[in-house]
Amino acid sequence: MNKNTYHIFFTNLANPLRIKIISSLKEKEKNVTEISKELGVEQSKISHALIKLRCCNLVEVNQKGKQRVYSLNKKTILPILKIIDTHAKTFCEGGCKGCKG
Amino acid sequence: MNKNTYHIFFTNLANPLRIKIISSLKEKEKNVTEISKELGVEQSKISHALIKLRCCNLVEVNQKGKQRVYSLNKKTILPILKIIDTHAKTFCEGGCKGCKG
DNA sequence: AATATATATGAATATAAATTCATATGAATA
DNA sequence: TATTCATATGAATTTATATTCATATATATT
Repeated sequence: MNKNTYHIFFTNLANPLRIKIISSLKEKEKNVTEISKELGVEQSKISHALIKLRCCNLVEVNQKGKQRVYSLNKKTILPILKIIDTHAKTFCEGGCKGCKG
Repeated sequence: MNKNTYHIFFTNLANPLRIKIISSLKEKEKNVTEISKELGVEQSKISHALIKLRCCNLVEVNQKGKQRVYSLNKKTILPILKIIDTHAKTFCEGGCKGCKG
């Protein structure tokens, strides 16, 4: 495996906006404008975020008329988020404190 | 759960040096100097990295004389890395290409 | 208690990543 | 084919993160 895979992948998941997009797409697939409005975030910012997510195949896109509909790769994402949640509950007592910076 | 948990956690895993440290600690627990020498990386850099990893309880530390011995929280780390590896093989054909920047 | 060894810390700097905004592209419809 | 709507792109700027280096702390040894 490419030695930068972890970096690219986890940098994606380290980004709060991309996590919000991921959360939003858990529910159902959405186009860019829908995501933008739902999150109250400017469109190009959403597009930039989606491109990064797509690079790692964390989301996929389908053209539907002039919209582009993004859907989540749940198979990968959901188990990872679950592990972190469990980890946080088990080891971090509801949040990682004491991290300066 | 704290809404920044993902950020802190994944920022840790997005860092190549910290991934190297994690890989090294898979084998066995090690003190700071051992890690530093093994990776050929300056000591304070290792210490800074370890502090971040420790913040999220991805590693834990035990004093042993004047050494501080770090060990890996395998329970959390190993399954996550495995998911990424599988993801990369399944969806990225040996590496995430086409990501500019 | 002085010295040596091991590690941590802080702050300045360097590097990387995200945001912003103007604009380009592309698909649909009048 | 001109216009509108939807999305992507690029480059400048801002913000976040990592590195570096000097030094502090802590433990052990003499």
